Amino acid sequence: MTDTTANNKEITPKANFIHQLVEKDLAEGKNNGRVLTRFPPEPNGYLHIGHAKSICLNFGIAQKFGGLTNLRFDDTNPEKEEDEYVKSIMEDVRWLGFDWGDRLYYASDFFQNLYDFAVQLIREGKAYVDDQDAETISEQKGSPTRPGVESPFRSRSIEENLLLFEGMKNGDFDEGSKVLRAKIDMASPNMHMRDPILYRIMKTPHHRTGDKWVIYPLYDFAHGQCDYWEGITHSVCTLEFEVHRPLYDWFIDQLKDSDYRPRQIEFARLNLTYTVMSKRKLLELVRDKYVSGWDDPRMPTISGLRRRGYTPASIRNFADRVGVTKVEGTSDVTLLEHSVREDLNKTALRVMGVINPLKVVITNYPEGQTEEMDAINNPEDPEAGIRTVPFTREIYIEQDDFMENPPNKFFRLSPGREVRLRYAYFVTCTDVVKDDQGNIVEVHCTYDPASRGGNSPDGRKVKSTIHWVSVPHAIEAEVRLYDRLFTVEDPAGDKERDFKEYLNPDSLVVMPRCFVEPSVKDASPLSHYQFERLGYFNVDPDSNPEKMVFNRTVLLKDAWSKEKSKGA
RNA sequence: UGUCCUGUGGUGUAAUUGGUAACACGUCUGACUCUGGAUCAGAAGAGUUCAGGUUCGAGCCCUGACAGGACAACCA
Repeated sequence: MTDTTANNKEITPKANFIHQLVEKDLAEGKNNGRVLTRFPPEPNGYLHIGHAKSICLNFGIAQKFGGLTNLRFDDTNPEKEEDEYVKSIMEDVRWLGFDWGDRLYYASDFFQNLYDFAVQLIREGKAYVDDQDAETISEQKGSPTRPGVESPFRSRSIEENLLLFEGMKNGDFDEGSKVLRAKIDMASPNMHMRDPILYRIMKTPHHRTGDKWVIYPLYDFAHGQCDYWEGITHSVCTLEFEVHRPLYDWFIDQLKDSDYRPRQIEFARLNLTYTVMSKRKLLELVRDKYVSGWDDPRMPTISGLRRRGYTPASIRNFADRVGVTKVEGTSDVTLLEHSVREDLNKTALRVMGVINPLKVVITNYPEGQTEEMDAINNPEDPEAGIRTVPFTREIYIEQDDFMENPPNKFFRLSPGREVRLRYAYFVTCTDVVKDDQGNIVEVHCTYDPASRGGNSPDGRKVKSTIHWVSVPHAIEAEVRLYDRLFTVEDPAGDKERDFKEYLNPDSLVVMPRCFVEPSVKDASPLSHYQFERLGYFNVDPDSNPEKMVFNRTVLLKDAWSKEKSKGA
């Protein structure tokens, strides 16, 4: 994996309420000063920016308090989980800059332990096999405001339960015909305590255990115990699991043989404007081809952001900036965008590229002559050095940088106006060439030979500097202009309408004929550039020597476009 | 008519645990500039959901409202 980001310096995460709780535990001498967190994804999809927040949080806590972090795959549902996802998740966590060392776990590593624990619960009269179907069980569960009723199978004998559960394990029963349930309290105000299902029969091969098991534990029966067996001290998860905590505590109460127990702490998941974050919706976008894949640069997935040109540091900084609380809110994408700009501004090489080419002929410049102009690679980083850019009589400039009838505050090229060609010469527009339809096809200028390098010895000023690419030296490239995937801040917020109705039709605009200066010729995939005055771009993996492809990561802040929209 | 959680500038967070609301993003000025970028300087913007109470003093504590969210998969 290639990443050219130099800015990988450690950031000290901003203290948040979880840090404070950990600090307090440490001060009280809990867990003998040990801190072990974990990142527990289900391998049923690609990781997104919300997971990045969790990853940074969990690894960040461990780093801050001298602890470690486990990577654990919660793979208790073989119908949804795939190895492809396991691979992508590991790749993404590493790319973000975190390392779980040899602490790689799977919930499926604990299938036997879980089974044994279930048998223990049966022996203690705390679990039973229920023969009812899903619908019946669901009805009997009641509702948040109505207590449930007990299953007629609730009082089976321990012996019978043991026998039946073993039968379930041995594949003697059909899928859906039996489940194992905990015997807790059908009248509990907490729905999760109403005899939750522990095991279901599923004759689906598992990505790791194959067909060894035909019964699988449910997440609720697996997660807390895995934490326990791994020795997790602080089990950080999102808010929706808050109501599950009493159940997890109940399981650990049945299991523990010391004072140790993992402490679960919940925080608010990340929401971002102009995108969706649920795996189900992201999967839908991928499956129904609204995007090119999980790593489509418009996706909020980590792989999508990577392909878009985001850097690990920018995502880590973003995660730190949004903070960690229990308040459910929505963060502004502009904060994410600010984080990449901030990082790329310091690290990306500057280069000139023209996206909407307009040909300019410098009529008093010698035909056939080429000059090599010195250009600074990164004004923010002197170490990046300089390069030369070829200059000739015919160049491309940006269509937006020329207006025949400019409004008041337009500083760029227009008839009679002089501007600077960056690192080259002052030029003055003398003529506009149009086709039969009246479209501008070419602009003629004259240059001031004394202004070589970009300054005139007489000290006269120009209002603007524009970028350019020499026609004979230009590398033709495809540039993919990405914008927000959705047109509204909260596409999933409207219950009446499908979120896909808010898809932004202009989220991808492909510019097939752009021109870039020759220095980028051998750029490797994913390397970052700033196209001066336009934005940050990176080389797409689709790029090849015959046809380079760039993705626009994010625009530069643009005072002119703001000025324009004011007038509108 | 339940249980649990949460309410601080536009957004995201902070407030040394009771001491007179801070930071970042965004917005708006201005300076500087061979990127209308970056940088620098400055400004506006909340009196902390509301109402009571305790206190010399409350965003922090208490009471009660109100608002938002989570919970009724053999999903995680």
